[in-house]
Amino acid sequence: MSEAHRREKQPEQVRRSLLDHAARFGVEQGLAGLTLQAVADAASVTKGGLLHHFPSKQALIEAVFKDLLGKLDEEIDRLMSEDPVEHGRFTRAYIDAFFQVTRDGAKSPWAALSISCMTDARLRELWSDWMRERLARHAATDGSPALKLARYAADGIWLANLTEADGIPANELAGLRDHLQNLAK
Amino acid sequence: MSEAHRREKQPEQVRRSLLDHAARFGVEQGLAGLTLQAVADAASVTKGGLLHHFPSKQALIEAVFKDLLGKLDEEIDRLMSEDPVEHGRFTRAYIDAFFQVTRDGAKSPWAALSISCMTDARLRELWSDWMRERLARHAATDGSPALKLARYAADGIWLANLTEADGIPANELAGLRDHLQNLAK
DNA sequence: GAAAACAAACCTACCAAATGGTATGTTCAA
DNA sequence: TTGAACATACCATTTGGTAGGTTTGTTTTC
Repeated sequence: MSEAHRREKQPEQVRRSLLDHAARFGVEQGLAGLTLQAVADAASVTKGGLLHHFPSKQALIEAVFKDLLGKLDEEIDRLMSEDPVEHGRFTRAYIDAFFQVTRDGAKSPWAALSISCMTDARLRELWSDWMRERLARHAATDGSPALKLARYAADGIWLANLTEADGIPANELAGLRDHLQNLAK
Repeated sequence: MSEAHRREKQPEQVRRSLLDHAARFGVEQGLAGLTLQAVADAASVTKGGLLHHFPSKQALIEAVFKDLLGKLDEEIDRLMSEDPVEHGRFTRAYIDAFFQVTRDGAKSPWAALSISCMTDARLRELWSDWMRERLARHAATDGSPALKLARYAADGIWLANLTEADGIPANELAGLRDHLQNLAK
């Protein structure tokens, strides 16, 4: 461990850097506008190096997506574990996770998620599966129409924050959040 | 008019066809993935012909976007004129317009709208302006937080319908719509 | 325990295809 | 005959991907 800095090749760190930068470019220029060269440059690797970690552009994109989905999963699980009330627990965590992301606006790597979903059929499938699985898992506590609507509203607010040029003002966001969390009780 | 079929060149018809097909490709492959050649082929014109109508790719995309925004405007105005109750009139029309669109799922040209908004800064601005203008116009009747949430929820449902692989089932959509329209009263 | 063998982690050089755009015709309508 | 509505041919550039080499780290063998 103490000699970690001596190692000249740290593939996991490079891989992580590639994922992060790819996510950033995905947000800034869309997925199709994302170029392997740019990502490689940003991560201080050659294109060949990148293609060693991810054998194709599609593979890179899917990896970014899965990585983000994994983080979302973790965050929601964490929020749920802090919530003592069973009914609507998932919905509240879902809303909070999205508002947390919303605060960062278009700069957040999460923005790539949405663009990806609509552009790419394969990613749409991944997202669809993820959502279906979580809904099935929490059907008993979060199945009611009111909670469903609350989640949809959170999605809508998140979307609006992306499309709105400067993002929704912070105080307005806070108000919307409270309103929504009330609905989810 | 009776000689319409004799005319060998019908620029307006060609222009319309180009817009429609461009919208379709925009949905299927994203905006950056949209190619002039593909659009031209689909509209049975050469690339040169397309570039005569729209001098650049960006010009084509903006034209598609403005076209769609115009249609949305018309539809909302039509729905509003049929609604006798003042309070929340715009919100109800907004919701209905989006559900109308939602029925067609990802095949609808409207799906291009969202993708565009997030990918392209210029289009984001156009959308933002449109939304701001309409909200300002109906501030007196549609300014309440509850109505705002209802609109956001409509956005979210529309988004979910796009990302969900096969779209939301029709009967579930109907239920959500009724639920939302109730909120908007 | 060193040397050799091997595999993983890169880099360099290159290419075929696609793409946006230009320049220059040609046909059609007024 | 003039300008709009196309078509043809072409180009410069970009981009994803391949082929093959080189360096670094690990494992095996003697």
